[in-house]
Amino acid sequence: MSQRPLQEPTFLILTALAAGAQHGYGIMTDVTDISAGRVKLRAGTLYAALDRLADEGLIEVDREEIVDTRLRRYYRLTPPGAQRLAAEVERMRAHTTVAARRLGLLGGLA
Amino acid sequence: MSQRPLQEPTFLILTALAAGAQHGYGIMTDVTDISAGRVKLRAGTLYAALDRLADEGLIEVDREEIVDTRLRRYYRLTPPGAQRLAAEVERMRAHTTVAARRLGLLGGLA
DNA sequence: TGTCATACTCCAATGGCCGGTATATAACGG
DNA sequence: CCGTTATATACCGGCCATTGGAGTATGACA
Repeated sequence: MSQRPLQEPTFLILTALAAGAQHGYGIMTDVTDISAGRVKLRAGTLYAALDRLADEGLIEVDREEIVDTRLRRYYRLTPPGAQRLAAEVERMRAHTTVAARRLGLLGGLA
Repeated sequence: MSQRPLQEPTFLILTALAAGAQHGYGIMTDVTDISAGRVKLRAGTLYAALDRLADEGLIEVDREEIVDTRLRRYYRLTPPGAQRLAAEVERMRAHTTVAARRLGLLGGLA
């Protein structure tokens, strides 16, 4: 039970999959959207993370398709993966709440 | 302007200093509190991060005291450090909002 | 014809964090 | 009286996720 914090790219990959099964390249573009263009995943980061997350059982292969001779491997979030992401959201909410309060930022509700 | 995401220990160190100047060991215990015991900073992580953050200009030495022959070096957040932390809070809020929505967690307001 | 979009693979280098050791004093418990 | 915990900082090897590329391949667009 590592339970060490997820880094941003990993967090966003899980978030992308929380909307339903997607293939690698789709995740890449979705992450760009989610983060309003702030985060652009490198191919190396993405596919390495996908392998790692699958090894950890947080995601799994949903299906594979061949489109124009090009492989599309779809991944989906597993129940443990969804739990892990939810736990991470909680952790981040707690931390941002403290930080915002200390910085005098009171725009927390809305 | 690197502007790559802060990792959790770094984020919490800045958050600790957002409450006012503190010395290394104080930050360590404060971080344990902030995170409700979930995160315990290693000495290696803490002091290395302090040096790094000072190099980046996000924090600076506030003052030094000698208490019982023991050195206490107090650090404080610089204006750029506060801005950086605020930006990080914004980024995390945006990400957690999307993730929570996709997970069907609606406990965002309160 | 060239470049962008699609789609996955692999690799060297970077750098923050982990885990531990070292140093030193004071206080508390058994 | 001795061991452990608390206070307080410094240093270091190693790990591993991310970075930042290059490589392979096809179709579309200008």
